[in-house]
Amino acid sequence: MARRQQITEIKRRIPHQARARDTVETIFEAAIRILRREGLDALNTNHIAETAGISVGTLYGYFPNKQAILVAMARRELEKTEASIRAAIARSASGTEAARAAIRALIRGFGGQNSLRRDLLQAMVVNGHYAELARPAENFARLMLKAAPGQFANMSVGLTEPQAFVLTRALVGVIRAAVFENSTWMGTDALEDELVRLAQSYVRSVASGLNSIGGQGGPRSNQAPR
Amino acid sequence: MARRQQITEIKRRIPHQARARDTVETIFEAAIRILRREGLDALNTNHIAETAGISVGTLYGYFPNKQAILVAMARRELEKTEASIRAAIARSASGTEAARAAIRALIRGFGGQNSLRRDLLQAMVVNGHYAELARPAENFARLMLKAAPGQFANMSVGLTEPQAFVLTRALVGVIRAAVFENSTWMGTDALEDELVRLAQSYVRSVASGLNSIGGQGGPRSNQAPR
Amino acid sequence: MARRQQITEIKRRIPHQARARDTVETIFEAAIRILRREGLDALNTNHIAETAGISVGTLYGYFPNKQAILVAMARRELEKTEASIRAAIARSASGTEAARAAIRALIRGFGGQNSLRRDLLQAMVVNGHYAELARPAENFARLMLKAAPGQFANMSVGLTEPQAFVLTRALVGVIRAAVFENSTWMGTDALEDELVRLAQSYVRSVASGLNSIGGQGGPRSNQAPR
Amino acid sequence: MARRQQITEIKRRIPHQARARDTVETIFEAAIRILRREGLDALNTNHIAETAGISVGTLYGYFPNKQAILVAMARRELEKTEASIRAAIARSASGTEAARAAIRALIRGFGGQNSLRRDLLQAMVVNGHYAELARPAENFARLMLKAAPGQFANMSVGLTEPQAFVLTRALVGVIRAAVFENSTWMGTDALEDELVRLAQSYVRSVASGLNSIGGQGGPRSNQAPR
DNA sequence: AATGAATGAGCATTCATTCAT
DNA sequence: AATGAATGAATGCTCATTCAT
Repeated sequence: MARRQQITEIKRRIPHQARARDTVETIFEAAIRILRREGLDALNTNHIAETAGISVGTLYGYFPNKQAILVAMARRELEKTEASIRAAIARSASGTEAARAAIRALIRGFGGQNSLRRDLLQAMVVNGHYAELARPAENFARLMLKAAPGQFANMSVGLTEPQAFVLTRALVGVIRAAVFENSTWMGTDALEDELVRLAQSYVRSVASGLNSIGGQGGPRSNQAPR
Repeated sequence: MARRQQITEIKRRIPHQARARDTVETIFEAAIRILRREGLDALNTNHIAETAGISVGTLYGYFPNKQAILVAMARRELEKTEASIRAAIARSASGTEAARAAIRALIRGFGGQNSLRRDLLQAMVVNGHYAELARPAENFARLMLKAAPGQFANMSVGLTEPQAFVLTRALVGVIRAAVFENSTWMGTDALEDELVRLAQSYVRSVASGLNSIGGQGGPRSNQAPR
Repeated sequence: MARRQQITEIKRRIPHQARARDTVETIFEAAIRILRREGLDALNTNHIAETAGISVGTLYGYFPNKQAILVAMARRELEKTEASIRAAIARSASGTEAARAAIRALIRGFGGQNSLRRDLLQAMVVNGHYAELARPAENFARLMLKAAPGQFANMSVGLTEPQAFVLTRALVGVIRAAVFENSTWMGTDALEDELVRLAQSYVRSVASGLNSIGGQGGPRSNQAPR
Repeated sequence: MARRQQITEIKRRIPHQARARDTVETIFEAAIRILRREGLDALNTNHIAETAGISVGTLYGYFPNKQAILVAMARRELEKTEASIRAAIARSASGTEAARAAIRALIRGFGGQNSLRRDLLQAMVVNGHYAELARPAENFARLMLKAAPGQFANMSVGLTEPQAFVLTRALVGVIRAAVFENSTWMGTDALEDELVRLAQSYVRSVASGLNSIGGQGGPRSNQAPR
């Protein structure tokens, strides 16, 4: 029975050898195939093993439990997205161009439209790895601000922690929503444009020091960070 | 694993309203109690019925299946949030004040810190009702822009559809992230400030017609909305 | 829960009045409709009541339990079959003609091809009323032999008990098989012909007193009737 | 009520034959024991597994569902009956002797008196395998006519298809009736005699070409075989 | 490393029946 | 006579995981 919040970290049989990597790859492919053809409900370890042409026992030699497979797959996708963002930024001449390129990579990484990406994201959430989902965007923020100071929005300073949090989660949140809602805007220029606007206007606002906008607007709540 | 995408809509037994509301309420209370004390994994229909002091059969008289209970609860929370946003805005003198108040209500509505809110949100997502999660924020956007033109960011025009999508999902996305990541910033002034900044800077950007910021920055992709 | 071999006999609320007969009829119609449109698995008391436009409570005013409904329906069909056999025989001039007419009525009564008849027969069997299924055929045998002595196969004597048993069950057995196996021969002249042959050759054999055919053929078993 | 028409065919786990046959046998024995001691209503998969000393999971490794167990058991019985008929015929000197021997085997195969046989037969019917019930009798007919031409009723030709259908279903029908009605005649010489008579008189009638008996008897219906 | 048979706790859901109104 | 909300026992089946081979 699926106990939530499983330990999905313990790697068994570290895949040093070529053979082992093959096996892991085979498992991933089997899982993807099932996910695509039959959906998340049909995904069970016996089915994966069978489809992969190995035995369940072998499967458990590489992953401690079912969730770990999903999480590993999701992470692999996330890494790919990160890499493509890094590449996109490196390829860009100006900061603005980089921002657009990175956002495009982010969108593409989060899944076009297929339900596979959604299932993988879901797996991360269900297993308590929500925070990792923002990592590609964090990378983006870091790169934008540190690797290219002065270029992007003429900033010489970085964002504070909560600001980085807000910016990255906003971007990822919009894209996630587009994926999960199967939004019409997914993959359009308009979405891309608006995400660039969101990022740039926010960063500009931070840079211009307008943090007192809402100053007199109303009483602020008083809770301190826990 | 929860059977995905169940029909969670069909209400059974729509009896003499008074008694029915009581029973539904009792069921909700029982579910909340279990969720809080024992967690999502302990939530099964028999347990709910037992805790509620009714029989499973009765429970199934009011809900077609287990998921429907969670979805109904989530929706109730969402409605509460919407109402409190509406109230907050109505109570505010200036547009800026209203923005801050609404965002605060949004944050509070999405759950402070307890895992109950997370489970409820999760239920919506798992059951394919992701889009509804943005409804409170949409309400917020609509109210901000239509009910108070000229006040908020000196705007006299509304947002385009994709702009509204981006703004609302950005706000909800950040808050969701804070909830799911159990973020330190959840409930702080800083988060509130930055969300206000995010909303205002974005709206200002739209209002000032700077939609060509990234225009020459890089080649735009060419997909049209599906 | 369906306890097998239920008491399907206790009639509640004896339908004296026109109103009551209407209600029973409505119940039957509802059950038939469900059986035809949705199959045996969809047939439950709540569904019947709903379809009939009455409440379950009312339904239980007329039948002691679910099975009783099916049994009552089956019996009604059986009675119809008996009546049509009686009519067919009465209508016939010669014994041979009567035999054929009766067999045809028997076939028609047992259900052409539709699954409704099968479900009804099944209900009788499951509820332990198997013996009643032969009643129309018994009637046929009785009528053939007693009402028309000398005519049918020139017989002046009747069949012994076991002979009647064999003849009637043979006829019903063949027809039942044709219904349940969804046989191609169901409803054909060929089947009719062969059933007539079966009945007549058997009766002739009895009449000619050839009961020692297999006499020396092999050792007979020695069990006495229990 | 048993889910009708389940897929009772898919065999799971087809393991090293030796062990598997043991397990299957154990399951059968457990089921038989329950059927005998507690009746059909007490027969549930958990109970079978428990009685068999295995886990439910194991049971489901060998059978796709509950019904499949009953069906498999019924088939085994049917096969036994077929075999014993074949043996009985082979053992016989004359055709007449063979007929009697085969009929006796048929009777014995269909169950003497115990309710176990009835439950098994019932399972076949409920699961839509009614046609198989006639197989032993078909075998009988085939053997009688082909293996011993000239001997049995001096026939050199076989029966037509509908004739074989009628003969076999008549025999099985009578026996089935005796079983289900718990008839006094079950297992008696009288029943045996009459069944032999039924078979022989029918075959003789066919052989003598009297297919026009009912010719002028009445109008024949006109439906062609579907 | 691999196998795969065995495990068994766990749970959603149904539906015949009752009985207070 | 009719209602219909409430009951709750009962059960088939899944599937992650183990471990002897």
